[in-house]
Amino acid sequence: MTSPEPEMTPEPDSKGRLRLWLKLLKVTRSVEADLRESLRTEFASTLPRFDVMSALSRHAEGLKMSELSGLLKVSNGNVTGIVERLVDDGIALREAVPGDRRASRVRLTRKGAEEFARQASEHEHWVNELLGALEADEANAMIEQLDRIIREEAQ
Amino acid sequence: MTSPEPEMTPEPDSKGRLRLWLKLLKVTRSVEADLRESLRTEFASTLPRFDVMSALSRHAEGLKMSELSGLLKVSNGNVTGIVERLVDDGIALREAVPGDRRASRVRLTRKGAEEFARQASEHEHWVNELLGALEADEANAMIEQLDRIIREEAQ
DNA sequence: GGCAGTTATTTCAAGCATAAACCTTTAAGC
DNA sequence: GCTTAAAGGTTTATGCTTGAAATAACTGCC
Repeated sequence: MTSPEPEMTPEPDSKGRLRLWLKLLKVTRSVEADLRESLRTEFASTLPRFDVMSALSRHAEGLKMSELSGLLKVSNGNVTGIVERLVDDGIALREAVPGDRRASRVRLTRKGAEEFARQASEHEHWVNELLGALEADEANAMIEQLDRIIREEAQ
Repeated sequence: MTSPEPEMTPEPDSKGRLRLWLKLLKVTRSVEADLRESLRTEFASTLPRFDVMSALSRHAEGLKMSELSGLLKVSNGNVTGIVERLVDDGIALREAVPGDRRASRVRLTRKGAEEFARQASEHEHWVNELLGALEADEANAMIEQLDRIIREEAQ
């Protein structure tokens, strides 16, 4: 009474994984859109700026441009523009790296650190509400599965 | 011996949900980067183009610009540019909507439909490999949880 | 010391994305 | 008919993003 096995099924779960990917995309974009909107209306800022500030806030000693783009997994030229605007706004500053005149180190100004603290606190609330449908154990389980995807990708 | 309830813990799982969000972002961006790279090298195309073609392929009768931007959840003006380039490349075309001279209907050309079929097939393989760390039941479970997030968001 | 190769970063062109302003057409009241 | 409001789209200004090319500085080798 079991259904007959089809002869040729090279990737049995293919459709399910595709569906998962589309759903992942949908959720991520939706949450991102909400966060962007909140950052815009509450802080007149953007997600890329927040991401850069977040990375800088975890490295008080500063980061080189290439370290920054490596952490955020974005292109090198991309960071140039974002940091430029942050510097113009007094949020970040560039320091010379002694012994290497090519490089510069970027870090948050006092004002930038204070501003980020405010934004990060709100950001955490927003995320907590947006993902409120999941309980702590569900969230942790999902984190583990996502970690497996990341590890596999890195080979 | 039970631990006393803290007076003020408005959002106990806040940190876990924040971690989950950062992980979701990481996975999504990583997969997106791989897919973008593949689309670029194999088909000289981009993700936004693929998304538009995908939507159009599911609506052979064509879509109005506003329907398209609604489906993809992107801004109206955004779609204008992408469709413009697809039309220039002979992938899509615009038709007048009888009885409404404001609107136009976009659909894939024959060439566009064939091209999308090729790309979609490869795309499914890529996704299947990128998410290969998850089994079918895990994928399905995650889809359900993600659906809960989406539903909650819509209120 | 010179110079080949590497590393750090910026610049550039093209495309993507948003929000806001705008234009045209349609629909609704009166 | 005329006015007004809404709907469908495009345009514009600004910013994000990439990949490639350019620039500059450093490193090592002979």
